[in-house]
Amino acid sequence: MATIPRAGSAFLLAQLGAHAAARFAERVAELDLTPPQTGLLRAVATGPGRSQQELAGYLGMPPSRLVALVDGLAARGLLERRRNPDDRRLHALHPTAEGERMLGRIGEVARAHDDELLAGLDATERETLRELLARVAGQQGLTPGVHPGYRRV
Amino acid sequence: MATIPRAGSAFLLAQLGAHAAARFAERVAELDLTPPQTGLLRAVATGPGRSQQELAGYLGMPPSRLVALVDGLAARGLLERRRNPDDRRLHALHPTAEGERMLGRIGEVARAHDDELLAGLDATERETLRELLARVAGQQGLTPGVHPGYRRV
DNA sequence: CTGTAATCGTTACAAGTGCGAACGATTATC
DNA sequence: GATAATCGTTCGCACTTGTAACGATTACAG
Repeated sequence: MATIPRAGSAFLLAQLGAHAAARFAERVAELDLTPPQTGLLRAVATGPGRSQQELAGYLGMPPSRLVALVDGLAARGLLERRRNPDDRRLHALHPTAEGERMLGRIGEVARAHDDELLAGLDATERETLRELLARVAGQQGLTPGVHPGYRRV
Repeated sequence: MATIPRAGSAFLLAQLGAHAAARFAERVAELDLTPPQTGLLRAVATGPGRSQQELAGYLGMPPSRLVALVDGLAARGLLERRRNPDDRRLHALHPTAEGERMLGRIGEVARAHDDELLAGLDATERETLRELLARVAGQQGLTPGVHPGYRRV
């Protein structure tokens, strides 16, 4: 029988990442949101006024996909399309007051999610893990706050 | 403007996990394999002789999905269905010699993948990260070697 | 022993989803 | 002032996946 190598750190990362994403999806589902929606809302609040194409490129998804996301959030009054008077082709996206309140609740959910996920580590270990992960993410060229999986729900 | 909280460790994990999974998928694509196929091949080699239903439950996917995976690997001679003489309903799955050679190459790919992903850390830091990740995975009840995302390609 | 219920693997079907290409509206270019 | 380019949107297509039925085989009940 061939040797079965023990799982490497990359596999552990992929495994834990999928687990964390699934649990987070469950949590935000109670706010009637999907993870891509939370990512978009957050991106809009981080840099208000950007056009949909800018955001699509930033989030790494096709513009046609973004339309449906914006439709859903706009219909719920969490963000709004403002027609740019200088260039009336563009729709500048802005969060509403309701959207910012929702973002606050998302933040609470994210904190609770973090706590649950890292329940097995003490404060020092959590900080160590966080610092190592941030270093790896930076070295791999990942954009902070942008989840590659936003391309697929 | 509302406060935009910095991304927590859970988000970093999800982000890095998706990145690692995507890069791994690219790498094994050069062996004409998908990640679920490598997971199945590995599971078969780890515990040969198991039935398809056992494996489906173990990997967390519906049996109908496993059929297509087994078909693909069996057609390429990487594993084989052996009819159990005691219970001829069951198909015991076994890796072929070719399958075990392939598993060796997958191991090499996985090692290279690990090295690339952790290029920003030295040996000590890698070991620390690995130990922390393993602790979290264990505490979260994840089955070693089983990727939750196997359910979706 | 016999007929019924349960199990295994497989297949067929249906639903959902995301991407790429065309489209109308608007603007830049020459 | 005419043409090309850009933005947001929509449409159609292809793909994938889970549920439910199906045949084959086995366990069980009477």
